[in-house]
Amino acid sequence: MTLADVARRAGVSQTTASFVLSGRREEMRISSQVEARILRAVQETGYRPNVVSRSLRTGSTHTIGFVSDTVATTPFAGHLIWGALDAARDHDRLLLIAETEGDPALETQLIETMRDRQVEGIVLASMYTRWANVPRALLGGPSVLLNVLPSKETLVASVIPDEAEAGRAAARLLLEAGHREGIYAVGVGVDPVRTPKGSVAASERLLGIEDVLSSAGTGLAGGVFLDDWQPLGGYDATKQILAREVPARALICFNDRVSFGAYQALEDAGLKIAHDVSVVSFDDEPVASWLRPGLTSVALPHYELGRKAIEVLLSLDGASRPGAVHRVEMPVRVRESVGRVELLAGA
Amino acid sequence: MTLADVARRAGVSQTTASFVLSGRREEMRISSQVEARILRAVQETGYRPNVVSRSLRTGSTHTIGFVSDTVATTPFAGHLIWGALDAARDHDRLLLIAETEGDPALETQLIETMRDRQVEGIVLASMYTRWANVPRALLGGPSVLLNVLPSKETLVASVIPDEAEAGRAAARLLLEAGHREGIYAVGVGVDPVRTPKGSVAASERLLGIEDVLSSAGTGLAGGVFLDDWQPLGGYDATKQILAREVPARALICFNDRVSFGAYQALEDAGLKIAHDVSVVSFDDEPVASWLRPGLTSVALPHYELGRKAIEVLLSLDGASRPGAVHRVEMPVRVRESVGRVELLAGA
DNA sequence: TTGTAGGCGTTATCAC
DNA sequence: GTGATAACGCCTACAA
Repeated sequence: MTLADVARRAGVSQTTASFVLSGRREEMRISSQVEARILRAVQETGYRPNVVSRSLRTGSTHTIGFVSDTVATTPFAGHLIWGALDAARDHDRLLLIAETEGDPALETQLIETMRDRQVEGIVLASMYTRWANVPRALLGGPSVLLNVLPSKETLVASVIPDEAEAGRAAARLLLEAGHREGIYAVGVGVDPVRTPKGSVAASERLLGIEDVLSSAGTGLAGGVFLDDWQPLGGYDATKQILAREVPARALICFNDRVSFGAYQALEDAGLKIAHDVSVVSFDDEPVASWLRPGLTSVALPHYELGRKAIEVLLSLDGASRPGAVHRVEMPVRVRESVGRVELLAGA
Repeated sequence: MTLADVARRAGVSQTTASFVLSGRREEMRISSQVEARILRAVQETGYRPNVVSRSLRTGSTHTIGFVSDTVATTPFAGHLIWGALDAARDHDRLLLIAETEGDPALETQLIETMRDRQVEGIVLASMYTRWANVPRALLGGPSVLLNVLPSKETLVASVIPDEAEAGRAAARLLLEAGHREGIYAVGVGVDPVRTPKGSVAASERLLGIEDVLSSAGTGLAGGVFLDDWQPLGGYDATKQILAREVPARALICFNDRVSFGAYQALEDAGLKIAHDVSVVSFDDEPVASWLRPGLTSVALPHYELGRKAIEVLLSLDGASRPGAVHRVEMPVRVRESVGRVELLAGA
């Protein structure tokens, strides 16, 4: 069933049918009788336009490529896709998705495959915020980095969470509750600083934290480096911190999984969270709300990041500066894991 | 940069260039000198084929549509996409993805949009296994239901987890540990049976459980219906169960979040998991391994489900019966939450 | 062994 | 107001 069939059935030329179907009847001054005939033919035949053909002709596929390292491995990273999908739909686009599984050769190949399919642009996404070189293949057309910070100067725009500000927010939360002493970092080392390799979150969060604490005339009492931010590591690290000289009064856990382990260690030690020790965290995975007391966490705005990436991509011709880094705010989710110091046991 | 440009540059006809680039040189007996000239022209110009045009000509887009209700809301449902993506790549296909957000009108519209784009087939996915009517729009071409069980007889194939067998596996786990009495269901009501609306998991798991238990001459001591399988509900339900006449010796929690709440309630009651009360669960989300003791859970094989859907779709012309329901095994992940009865306190 | 030409289904220019 | 006709870039039957 093609447009030609419809035109024939309506007894008009293909051109006329095309104009009517693209809503340019008035403009082309086509009679409403003719329009009606055409619309009826469409109804009767169930005609649907062939978008491939249209794309060939118009040169626009209304499709955006979304290439990520691993969509699924990180649980809520799927929200990145969600946001991108929603924003794409708002602009009447569909997303072509592929995964590189961290393989640079595959990455290049997929980017090229997508360009071959004439996508309007490509979002190259990482599931956790990291530094990376911009693959050459990406330069072949419009593109945006999502959750990736270019290691070198580049013309490609990027969208990342504002990790430094998140660190500041976390530190402020503690200061406002009266914390000054015994604040420990769980996940990154302090003095000397040691962070998981390539992790923007680790270093920028730490920067933000130290910024605020030092402005307030205090600082971290210490920190434990963890290669991998999982519950077991958080558990061990917390145990270790509890054995330090300066008693722990507050823990800044670098993600919610680490916090999960920290909760276990604190409970094992007979310490009451928010009462004996405050905990603030990052990411705001669902588990943060499952814990008791509820874990106060600075959220990764996955959905918003995904949206933003599409929006930046689609307005690349317009306002936004070429190599701009767009930082998306990380909202604080206050729950019950931070206690006021004057109420804390032993204050 | 088109094939015509390449041919011109190599001093051959477009046909010759086309044959060489599609690897049919031998077949067409084209001289290697000519081949070399063409390949060099490709190199020099950086020519890449326009896949839109190729698709128009060949009628095949090598693209599969993946339409889901909500990709991202459920955390590990992203693995569905992952599996689908991998299987698609194995067959040299790309996925065009969209979300309906549960809106039937949008669903129809998206399915049609995908067909307009000449996708080879459509996977209609739900993020949790449920019954649903097959939308009419889906019948317009090849399609597979993923995590959706058609309410009525249909020609559309479906891929779902084998929930009944999972229920049997969970019950067997308890029987093998010597459990007979005080086995409670957390998440569904028993006598009268009451399950969350539309949830295949709830009813089929329960069926499997009761099948195995009754074959062993025993049965569930009771169950608490929960509308929504979240930790808080699991907590309350477990509290309630602990107050029942028949003492709880084993809990079958209908997902890991419910188990999470159950753990909290058991701990509150001073009961030791695996020692005083066994717990088995379903889904195997990451939290199952974070809990202490580790939670034994029957896993939802998201990745495999996604793969299977694509495989069924791509071989739809071949073996598989039209309306077939493909059930994917749910593997048991044994951890430490089930204790042997002879070792249980008070046995 | 290589080249010519037609067509996939649209859109869009230009006559009538 | 409407209708031929030519592209878009590629594939392929057929001719040479």
